[in-house]
Amino acid sequence: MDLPSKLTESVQRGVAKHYHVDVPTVELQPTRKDFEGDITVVIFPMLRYIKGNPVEIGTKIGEYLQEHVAEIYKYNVVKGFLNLVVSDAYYLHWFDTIRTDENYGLVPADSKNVLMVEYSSPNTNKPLHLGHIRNNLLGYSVAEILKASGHKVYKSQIVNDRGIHICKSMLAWQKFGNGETPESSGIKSDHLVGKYYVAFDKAYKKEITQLEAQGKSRSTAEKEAPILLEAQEMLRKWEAGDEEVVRLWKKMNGWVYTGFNTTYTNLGVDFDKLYYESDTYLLGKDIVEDGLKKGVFFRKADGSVWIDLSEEGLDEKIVLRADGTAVYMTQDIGTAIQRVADFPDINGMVYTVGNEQDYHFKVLFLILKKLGFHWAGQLYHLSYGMVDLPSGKMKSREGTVVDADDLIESMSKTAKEISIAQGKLDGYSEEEKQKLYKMVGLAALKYFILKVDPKKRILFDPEESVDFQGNTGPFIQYTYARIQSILRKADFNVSQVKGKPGALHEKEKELIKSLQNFPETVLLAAENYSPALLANYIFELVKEFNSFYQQVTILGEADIEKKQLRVQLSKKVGEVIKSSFKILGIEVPERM
RNA sequence: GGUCGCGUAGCUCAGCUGGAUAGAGCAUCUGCCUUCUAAGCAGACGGUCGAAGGUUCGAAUCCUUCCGCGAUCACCA
Repeated sequence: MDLPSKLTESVQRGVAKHYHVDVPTVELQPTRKDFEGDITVVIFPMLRYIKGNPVEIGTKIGEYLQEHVAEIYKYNVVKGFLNLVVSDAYYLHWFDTIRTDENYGLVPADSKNVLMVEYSSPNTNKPLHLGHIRNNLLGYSVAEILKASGHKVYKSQIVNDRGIHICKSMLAWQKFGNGETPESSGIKSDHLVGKYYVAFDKAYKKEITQLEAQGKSRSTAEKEAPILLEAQEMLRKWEAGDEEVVRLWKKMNGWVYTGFNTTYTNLGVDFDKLYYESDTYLLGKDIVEDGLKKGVFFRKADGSVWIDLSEEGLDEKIVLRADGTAVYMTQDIGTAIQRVADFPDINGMVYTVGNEQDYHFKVLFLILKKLGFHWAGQLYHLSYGMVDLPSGKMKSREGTVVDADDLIESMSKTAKEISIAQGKLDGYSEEEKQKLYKMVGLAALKYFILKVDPKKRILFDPEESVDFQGNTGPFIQYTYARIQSILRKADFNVSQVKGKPGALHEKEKELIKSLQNFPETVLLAAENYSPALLANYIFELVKEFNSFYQQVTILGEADIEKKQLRVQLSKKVGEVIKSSFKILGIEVPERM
């Protein structure tokens, strides 16, 4: 039995003995740093069952625990708080049990617990920007967190490869491109397509201005601009399967995919299954028919099909147009079903999509539930806040974006500058150095984004570079590298020994306590779909380690048992850093 | 206007199912490299937890109202 359960039982027994009443629950919490003790029993809630002075009650229980629980050898009572000092032997024993467990804190995958995590899902008319980076990092790490907490996970994305937006880039390329290709221009292929998306917008705006000068109203001008009409015509041709349009579409999408793949590789994200909207945009219509029969949907006089969600406090929502064509919702219903058809073992899905679609997913999940799918109970919209710039929202078509590739590049550059100034890489080849700069730069970027609660929006100021000190990715990597340095120098086989010194150093005890929190943090992060919880945990652990490192000699310790324990503690901290960072999608270096 | 989210130190953020004097990092200022990597450590400075009520022995945390910011309320995706 673990110590908290044991304490709970013992407290209940102690109370029963002294006061002849049963307390249903016992509140335990870690003792605050400014008080002596490791675990605290909060007495206040017991006052409902026991009449009396909390200090007296605490003292009675404290005495009882000291006498009956071997692990407790001291206590003190402050107001209604009973602080218990736990013996070193307990902590040492506990550490010994997890010491060689390479999968400490990670739950083995359960084949009955299968989720699909969708993330990324970009449009194919422009390169990825900082907002996409947040989506990718969140989706990837939540998928990894779910794996670490015992789920089997499929990562997927649905590529938005059709629609008016891609036609805009295509049309502009056709009109203004003069046959420009990634090869001829030397521009990264997805950026080239993005260039024409911007070009379209520019031409469109110009036409609007001209029409307005001719006396048309703004909204009319926006609807009647010739270039927009042309783009709409192109979309119609695409849907009709026009050969020339389809060929152009394939060519330009191909460019985008090539570019995206480079960015994905740089970011270190991957997918098990890709869906393309050009394949899925007609899905879902048959389900609507089905839903009509079941009475989930109803048909209006004009023939369009709706669902009434007013009982749920929402509006009526259209699921099929009067002309029988699909809307976004139809498609999402169909795609969800398609996924389960493709992967029959999944029993839930996570959608990583920005919070501007909160309403859409609320409705989608309700519909799927009403349609009665068994997997509809485990649907989660991993909603996250936008990444804004000091100047406001990022807009690709206006060119006011922080480009993903540029940002990754500039992070590596900063890492390089700092690393050269530090000058600790003697003996590293140029290739190893480049790899390290990228690793550190990416860590700074990824941690910067992941440490923030997904719900909150992020304000990113390109002028103020991302930090490399303090609560940052590089700081944690640095600690890892330090630990590896110690392990390289340890002149004995760490995995073979176990330390049993008489008294634990305060810092050693604190480290062990921090290590104990790892498994529950992984589970908590999974429950909350929040990489931020894990990021903040690892920061706490690393701070604790650095304090230990600075105050306690490790390799210089004369007492061999103490030295061995300290090396092992360091090793375990290193392993937990590595596991956590792997889950967050961040690599760790041997040196830096 | 309805709905949802957010509001904690100058800045960026933690604070789990209510618990002790609200915590970190950055910035500013002090110390610490002849000893395991100073991208570090130790310390100082900095707060009416948006406001007001309420519930409670106890509220940053729960409830209500209000204020501010954002999103959404498309036969766009």
